Order: sequence, then C-alpha cells, then structure tokens
Amino acid sequence: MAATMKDIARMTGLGLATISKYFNGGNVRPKNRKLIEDAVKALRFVPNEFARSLKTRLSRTVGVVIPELGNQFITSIITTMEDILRKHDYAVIVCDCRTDPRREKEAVTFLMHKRVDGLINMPTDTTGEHLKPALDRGIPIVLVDRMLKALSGKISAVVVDNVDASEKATRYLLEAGHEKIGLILGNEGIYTTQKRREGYLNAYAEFNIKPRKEFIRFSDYTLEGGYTKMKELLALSIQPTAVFVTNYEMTLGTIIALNEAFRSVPDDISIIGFDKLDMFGAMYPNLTLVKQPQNAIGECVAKQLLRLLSQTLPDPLNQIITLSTQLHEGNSVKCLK
Amino acid sequence: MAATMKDIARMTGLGLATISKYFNGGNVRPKNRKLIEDAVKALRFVPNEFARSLKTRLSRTVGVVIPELGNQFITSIITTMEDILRKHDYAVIVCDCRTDPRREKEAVTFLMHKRVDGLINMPTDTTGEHLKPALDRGIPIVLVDRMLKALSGKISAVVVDNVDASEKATRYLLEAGHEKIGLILGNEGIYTTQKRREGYLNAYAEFNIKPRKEFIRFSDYTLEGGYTKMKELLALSIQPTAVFVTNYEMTLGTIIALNEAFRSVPDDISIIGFDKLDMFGAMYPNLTLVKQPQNAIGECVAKQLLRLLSQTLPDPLNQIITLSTQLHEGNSVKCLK
DNA sequence: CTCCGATAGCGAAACGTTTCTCTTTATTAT
DNA sequence: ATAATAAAGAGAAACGTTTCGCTATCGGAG
Repeated sequence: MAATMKDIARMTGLGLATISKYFNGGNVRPKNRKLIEDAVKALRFVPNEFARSLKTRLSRTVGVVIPELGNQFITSIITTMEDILRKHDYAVIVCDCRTDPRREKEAVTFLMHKRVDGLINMPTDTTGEHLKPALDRGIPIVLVDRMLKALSGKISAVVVDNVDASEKATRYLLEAGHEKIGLILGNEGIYTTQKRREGYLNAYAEFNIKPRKEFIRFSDYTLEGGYTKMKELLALSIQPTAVFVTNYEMTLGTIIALNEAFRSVPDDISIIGFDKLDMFGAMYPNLTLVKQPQNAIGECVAKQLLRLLSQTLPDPLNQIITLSTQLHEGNSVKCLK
Repeated sequence: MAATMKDIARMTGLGLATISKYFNGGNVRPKNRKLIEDAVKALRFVPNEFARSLKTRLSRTVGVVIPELGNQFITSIITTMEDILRKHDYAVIVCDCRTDPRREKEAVTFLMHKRVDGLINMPTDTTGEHLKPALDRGIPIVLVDRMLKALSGKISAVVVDNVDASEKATRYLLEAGHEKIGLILGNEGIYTTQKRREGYLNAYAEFNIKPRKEFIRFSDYTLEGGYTKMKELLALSIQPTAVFVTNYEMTLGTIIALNEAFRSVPDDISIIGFDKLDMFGAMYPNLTLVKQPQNAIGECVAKQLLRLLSQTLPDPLNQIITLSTQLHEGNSVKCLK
C-alpha cells in the first residue's frame, strides 16, 4: 500500500543504503538528494517507524507515570514537558495511577512492554520498588517533584528545595508575630510532605518556639483533604492565627472552609498557600504563597531525560537537580506586631 | 540480549509458528503449552512489540489531541479513557495543543508518523481540516465534546445535549422569576458555545421574553475569562439578577469576581455554574449547576474507539452519541416570586 | 483395527528499516 | 595525466514477529 524505501530506490535507481543514509543525515550527492526528494514527494513516502524501531531498538517514546491527572500542579508540569519532548520527536505516553501503588507498578510494567526509551515518574510508592523493571532494563529514569532515597545514585530527579520553601513561609509568619501556625501537609510518607514539615520545624527552632503538635495535620493533597483539615483546625479550642497550606488543591479547600465559616482573610486568620496557578491569579485577597517554578521543572525534567537518552555511555550520569521556590507576597498575612 | 521466540522454539523443540500461535490465543496441546510456559519463565521472554507491529501494522497505541491539559473537565475525561484503553492494552499518547489550531494540526501529523491505531480529539480547529491526514489513512476517529459538522458521517463523536442543558438552566432561572440573565459563553466559534447559546435563546423564546444582547458575553473557557466577563456584567448600568456560566473554569472566575465585589450569592445575585468537579463539592453556598457526566463521556469515547478498532469492516460504522446532562439543584438561585 | 476428518505443528517467506563490508566514483596533489 | 585518497553508493544480512500452505498427529466412528 504505502510506499517504502525500496520503492524510492527503484524509482531513483539508487541503492537502499543510500536512501537510508539520506534520511539519517548522511552525505548524499546533491544530484541524488534531489532525486530522492522528488521521489519522496511523488510517492508520498513516510518512513515506517515500526521497522525503524525494530532495527534500532528505540521507540522514540517516553512514559510518564503520575499520581493524578486531575492535579493542576502535575498537569502544568506535564504540559511543558510534553511540549519539549514532542519537539524532539518523542511521544509521551501518560499513565495516571490514581495514587495507588499497585496501579503504579502495573503502569511501569505496561510501559516496559511498550518499550519506552525513558521514564518520567512522580512516584506514589515511596520504596521505589515499582521502578525495578525499568532499572533492570537500564533505561533512563527521571523522578519529578519527589526523590526516592532508596534509588539515589541510580536515578535522576528534579525537585524543589522544599525545606527552604517551607522554612521561608513559616519564618515569614513568625516574623509577622504569629506563633500559633497551622500546617496542612500531604500524605505522611511522601517526600514533599516530610521536607515541608522539616522546614516548618526548622523555622520554629530558629525562633526558639515549640510548635504545637495539634496544629500539624497530615492530609492527602486533595481539595477535600484541605477542606476537612481546615475545618478540624477551626474546631480546636486553641486556634491557629495563621495557616500554611502545602499544595494548591488543599489551599483551595482551605479557602472554601474559611468562607463557609465566615472567617475573613487576613483579618480573622492569615494564610500562606502553595503554587501560583490560575485560580490564585485573579483571587482576592491576593494570597501570599510559595511559588514553585512549574515551567522550569517541566523543562528541566524534559532536558535531563533528553540528555540521558542521547548519551550512549554505560554510566548514566544521573543527577539530582534542585530548583528553588519563591515566596510571593500578597496580602493574606496580617502583621500582629 | 533479550530472549526471542526463536529461543523458545529451540528450547522447547517446537516450531516458531507454534510459539506464535500460543501467544495469539491459538490452540496448542496442553503438553506443549506447559513446555512453552516453562521456557517463557526460564528465559524471561517478553514479546517484542516492534516486530509485532511491523508485521501486524498495528501499534496498539491511540493518540489524544486536546486543547488544554490544564482544563479539569478535560483531564477528568482523559483519566477514565486512559484507564479503559490501557486495560485493553492500548497506550495513550497525549498531545496538548494549547487551543492553537496550528499546533493541533502538527499534533495530528506527529501522531500519524507514530502510526497510532486511532485518534481521539477535542477539536480546536472548527473546520476539521487538521484531521485530514488521519481521515486519509482511514483510522478511526472519535471526537469528544465537540462535533464538527464538516465531518459528520465520516467520524464518531461523543457529546452532551448542550442545547437541552442550557435550556434547562435558563428555564430554571426564568421560572424563578429572573428575566435579566447574564450568559458567559466560551470561544465564539466552538460547538459547545453555539449550542449553549442556542439553549439559552430557546428558553427565552419559550417565555416570550426578549433577551438583552449585552448580557450575552463570549469568553474563552478560562478562569481569567470568566472573571473578566463577570466584572463587565457587574459594570453595566442595568445589571443581571442571575448569571449562567457555561464551564468550570469560568464559573470559578465568576465567583472570584463576585467575592471581590462583595456580592453574595444568592442574595445579591443568582448563579448557575457548570461541571460538578472537585471545587464545587465542598463549596458554600452549594452551587446550582449543570452536571456533565465526565465519567460516562470518557467511558463512551474509549468504548466507541475500541469498537471501531476491533472491526475490520470497510465501513467504519460511525455514530454520534449524545449524553444528557443533569441540573444539580443547590441554593445559589434566589426565587424572585 | 482401520481409516478419516479435524486439529496441531512446521518451515519459510514476508514486514521495512539499518548497517556492515565492499566497490565505485569523485577529488586533489603531483 | 595519474596515482593516491577520500567520499558516496550498492548489496545483503539482519532485527523478531506473523502467516501461508503443507504435513504429521490425534481421537473416534464404522
């Protein structure tokens, strides 16, 4: 049906190897180059990627395994990544594992069967077990947003400096005179949760104040989770005067909970949120928040993977890239002094 | 390196064709079946999809082209779709075209090069021009959420009954005594925009009332868009007593605009929103809104594509599936009578 | 116990590239 | 002009499956 390189060879009178060379950037005499180009047009030739993959053992495809497609922080990273990878002719297969380690493992296996050339993963499983099939096949892996300590050295990662981010935010509140600061975290085992908790505690330590345990709440990075935890904080007999919420969805949930309780920000309570996404752009009051560089993350991940993909070295030259965050000052924090 | 079917043949003493038959569901004698299974385990054999694709001309991969990965209505559909397709061993390549027809066309071409077996598209280009390469190759296409009239008959689609949805919402407001109803729509050329406008006008016609032109605003289905248009409506000398907003992001924007203007819902103004997603689940007041069945849409799209993919018929048996919406009654509409 | 139809197994030829080795052609210096 | 050298082209063998057209084997009916 469709034209093949053989047809071009026949049409131009050239050898198969020459045609192949033409497509793979080799040198071909101008006269023949012209000949081939004409034939390609005439025959509407499109190289057969299947055959090419069979020979080269490369699919020009990468797999992306994430916890939730519904999470905007994640999709904003993926958008940038996908854009860059596609420009380099890599297709991106997305697998949403719904924050379920079993599904995550299945997704990795699935992608190995599809013979992706590389893997990008925002891990749900905190052990890193699920990545074994990929590690065994020796394909490059880049983790996003969350490091897995069990795999350090064998793997690349792009993360933000969560400890610093959280420390900055907490310090900002402490400096404004808040001593009772609520903290709404994600799932307890997750990398970012631990780091953000660490930063919070660091800041308290700096100020020589003991944080109250009941102000620190583990949740699950969903809107409902943030909503519920905020409600819980509001139900305490001793209430926080400020709350630091550690991701986008939970921040939205928090705000909804506050609206419902008729607490106004920052008069009744101060808030520092997370992730400058659409929603906050237009919001009033302008929220003070930790701004993660999603675009930079996506770009970094894509470029790191491309780098790994292009080197034929036996040692994969893995690296952990840490990006920094910014504290965006809005007017959702009231100064108590 | 990796084991091949030849190795299995050698190990079991069987012929290549038998091994192949085993993997493709053919009949193999129990004794031999056992033999093969043992060899597969011993050699850790995994079939080479490249070779298989070369022979069968199938990639077991489908392409998905969408306007924005950041749009939650879209991702909620994709999640369901991806899940079902992956269960059927199809990989999903996602291409975000950022609501740019040029990029959309590129995405389709890209996917054709990758030789996807089928295509799912929520079109940005209203002419359908971009799908020509796919149409030419004769692969099945399923449109999501938006129909393209130029392609009817040649293509399948899953949409919701937008006219009815919009009519129901508008009628609900009219019945509550609202005569000045603002309407915030998406991009003017888009299918859903036209249909939702049509429904609004139908309802007005039913009640024999003339709608005011200045209350109908075209926007772009983004949060900022909704925000801006709501501000515009609030700046009118004669203001609407109710507003119907026709997608999720714009509804969020609307609410932000109202909060900023200190208008409370439903006391100062009534609102009907669109798409019951996370955000509204926890919100107060409980928003009255048009509920689209995202899961059903995703499921329908996936199943329709699988159906088309499995038939070898020359005529693709395309169909347009229309799902209905529900009006979810909250308490964001005030009765004026 | 034989024979027959059905069932399972076999070998070889594809699928359409890339790449290795070898030959031919072009280029340059003498 | 000619030899030496470099560059470009040709042919054929792989990559690992599926499938076509046969042959061998099976189980049961006569």
